[in-house]
Amino acid sequence: MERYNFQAIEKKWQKSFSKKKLYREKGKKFYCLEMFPYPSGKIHMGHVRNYTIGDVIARYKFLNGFSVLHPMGWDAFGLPAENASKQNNLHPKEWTNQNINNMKKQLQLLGLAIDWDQEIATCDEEYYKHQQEIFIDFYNQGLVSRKETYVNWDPIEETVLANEQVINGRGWRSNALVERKKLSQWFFNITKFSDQLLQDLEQLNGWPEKVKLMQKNWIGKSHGCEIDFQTYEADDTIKIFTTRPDTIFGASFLALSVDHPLNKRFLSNNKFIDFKKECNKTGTTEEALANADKIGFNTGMYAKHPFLNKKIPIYFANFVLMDYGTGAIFGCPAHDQRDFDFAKKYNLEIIQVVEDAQNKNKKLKEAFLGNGKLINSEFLNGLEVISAKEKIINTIENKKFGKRKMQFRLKDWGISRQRYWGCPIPMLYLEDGSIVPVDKKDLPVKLPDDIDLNIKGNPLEVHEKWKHTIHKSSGKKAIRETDTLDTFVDSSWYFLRFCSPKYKLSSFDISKVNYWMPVDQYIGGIEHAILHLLYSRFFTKALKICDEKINFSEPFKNLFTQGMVCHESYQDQSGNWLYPDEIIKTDAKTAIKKTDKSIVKIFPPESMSKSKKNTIDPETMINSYGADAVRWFILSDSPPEKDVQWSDTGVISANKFLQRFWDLNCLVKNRKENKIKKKTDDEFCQKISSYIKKINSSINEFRFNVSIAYFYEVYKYFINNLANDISNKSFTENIININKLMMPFTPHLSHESLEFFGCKNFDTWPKVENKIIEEIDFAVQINGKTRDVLKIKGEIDEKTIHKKIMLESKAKKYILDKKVIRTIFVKNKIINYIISN
RNA sequence: GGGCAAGUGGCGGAAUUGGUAUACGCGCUGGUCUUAGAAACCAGUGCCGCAAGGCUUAAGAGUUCGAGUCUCUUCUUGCCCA
Repeated sequence: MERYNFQAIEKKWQKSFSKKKLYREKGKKFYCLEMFPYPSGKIHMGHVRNYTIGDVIARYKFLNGFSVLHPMGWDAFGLPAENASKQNNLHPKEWTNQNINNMKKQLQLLGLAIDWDQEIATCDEEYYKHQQEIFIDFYNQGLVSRKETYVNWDPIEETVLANEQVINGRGWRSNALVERKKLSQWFFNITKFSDQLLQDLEQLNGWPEKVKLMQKNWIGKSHGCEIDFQTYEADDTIKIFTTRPDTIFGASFLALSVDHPLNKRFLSNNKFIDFKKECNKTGTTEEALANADKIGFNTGMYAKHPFLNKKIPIYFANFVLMDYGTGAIFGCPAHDQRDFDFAKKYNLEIIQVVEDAQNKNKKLKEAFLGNGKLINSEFLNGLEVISAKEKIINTIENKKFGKRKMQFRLKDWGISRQRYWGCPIPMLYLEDGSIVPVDKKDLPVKLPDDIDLNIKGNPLEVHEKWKHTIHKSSGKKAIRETDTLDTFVDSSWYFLRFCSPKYKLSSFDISKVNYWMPVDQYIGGIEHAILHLLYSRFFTKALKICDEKINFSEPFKNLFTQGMVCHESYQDQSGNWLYPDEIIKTDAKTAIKKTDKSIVKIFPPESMSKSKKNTIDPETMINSYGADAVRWFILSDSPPEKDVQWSDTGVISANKFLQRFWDLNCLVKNRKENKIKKKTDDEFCQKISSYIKKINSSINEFRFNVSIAYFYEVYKYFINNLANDISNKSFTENIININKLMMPFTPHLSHESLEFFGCKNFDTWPKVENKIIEEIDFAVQINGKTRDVLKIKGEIDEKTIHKKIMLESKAKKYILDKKVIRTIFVKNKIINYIISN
């Protein structure tokens, strides 16, 4: 028997895989898409898992007759290219292209069924040209605006971050403490779609509930009310927004953003100017606002309470922002923690208006946010919070000093980045002060190659030659927008480009897009649950406004979020992280350093990351054990939606199993046929059929770890029956079928095996027999306890089963000379005798 | 603080609609082969017990002929939001 030479065999089949087209003339369409990678240089195990899952699905659907689109591309713009350039003195374009070439080679080593003729990269002029067109289309539809706002400023990356990119008050990439900075920025008006983005979540039945909930919370629809407060000193009206109008009788101050128009009275006041500066040290996220020290600036002015004859002091405060609501709130310290903190600090009144049933008449130690009956609130007294809200809003509307309003947490998407390596924003600042889009026929606005990345800030801003241009249709001198687009824009429509990746006339061929979209199965990490998926949904809806012919309004019909690949991490005595191949494990809980045999500290498995050096290089693994074994292992050890722990022994055993499976192929081919018993032969075929059925349904349900468990079982079953009275014909047919079932998991081995057996057509799937008569294990219970298991065949009624039990079962001793009160019989499953003692 | 998941051997995990708990893999133990090791193969492996048997799905209660699965309480862990 020849050893299975995976190196040679995998290489042999990969040539055809990299040209494999899974789409065909006939058959229902299936668009299978995995989130495209950032070309960082090398693939990591997370990619291996993501693309293996996608490949299993794509191949499975193809083999079942679907016409499958399974493309791959590169999310190629972004900051790391600029940083790498500074370090290696290599142009971002070259760095990116090198990385793409290397990673493409690595992905091909995995044996993915990807048609590389359809490859795209977002940094290609052909791609971003169309993106600039889309930008201009959005602009013409009023979906783009320019606003001067406070932004989250990352002082390390020297760029603006979207709210979503600020995590715990820090930049998502740089981890720098984010500052508040005022800048003129381009925005996509995603808030125009707030309601639609929220409502359409309901049609996404193929999405995990968890992701939908996260999006729902992110959009954050809240019901509230605007209320006008009159000031005493002047005729000013201050419009406030609140989601708790029911607490109006507990109002003890007004708090305004430092950018509220009322600030014009204080702009020459030095104390106010200092205060305003101080406020800018706080970030703009809700969390930053909640955690910041509450500070205020007393204006000395007062407002009239709309229902009471009461003067309410007016403050500027750091926890109120101009771009949320109206930039002004009324403070009700008893029922809002921020207001409570503020009132404590400035010694303001705390009036409880909602009763805390559990702590009646006790002094509040913190704001009470719960439900309860209204108190101290005149005509609202005695009402529950919800009905009090309704009543007060109606009253306010009747008296015409305010109105009901919906408020969304979602804000417009700031897309300007002060960066070189991104898609240029195609806008011009003309000499007469107007701002216009670049003429479409002048697209793309190409990135200049000759730039100096070693300066601080954005190199485009100091590139005089590139910056200065002429607006062709007016003939006027113009300065280009030097900001580039957030890279999340690039990934918000790539799935559309994949439908017609070479189309020149516009961003996509509408007939192709309408045929392939929506994506039937999208696969990626949970970390994109909000940002990327929300932006892509917005793009789809916005594009539909630009082009009515688009016949879908959601991009991703089914979404699957796979878990991460984890590994232990190791640290030496001086606290340095060590790569797994720098240590030797002495047993499960101890390890020593290879170089000096010193003891190594082991940390529990967590997501692989370069910083902790707990990474395993996929290419090394593929070279040592084969792509099929790596694919097999990464699918076998955990359900795909859960984290999987990388294990070297796991991949080794995968490799061994695949070797044994090849050996089985050889054993079957060289098997000597003895006598044949029809009964044995039939039983054998039926058993295999039942496995085929089980494997089929587990693949359908994305339970690939279970599929693999069945492959191990069916292997054992073949081995144990080699010497039995079964025909070679049955053996060969069945082993071919199992090889076909393995094709999505181990494409190289399966192709080689099918060729070995002289199969003509590789692209078919074994038929699943509906009626399988199999031996069933039938449980015999006494008082709910299983006392015996009988082998039965076909449907047997209660009487027959009972006879059988009394005849041959060891359970009969529990029934004899006992009174059976009741029996419960479930056909093909159990019989339960209830006996009295 | 709020919301959502989840908790099964030494480990990763199976268990259809409420119907044999611990499939399959790793690890471990013993054996065959070998000078030895590695590899390969065979056998065993939830816990207690010589055995018969009893116990066991985070803990406790409930519904049921029957609960890992359904309900309630508690604990723990993870994730998201604050």
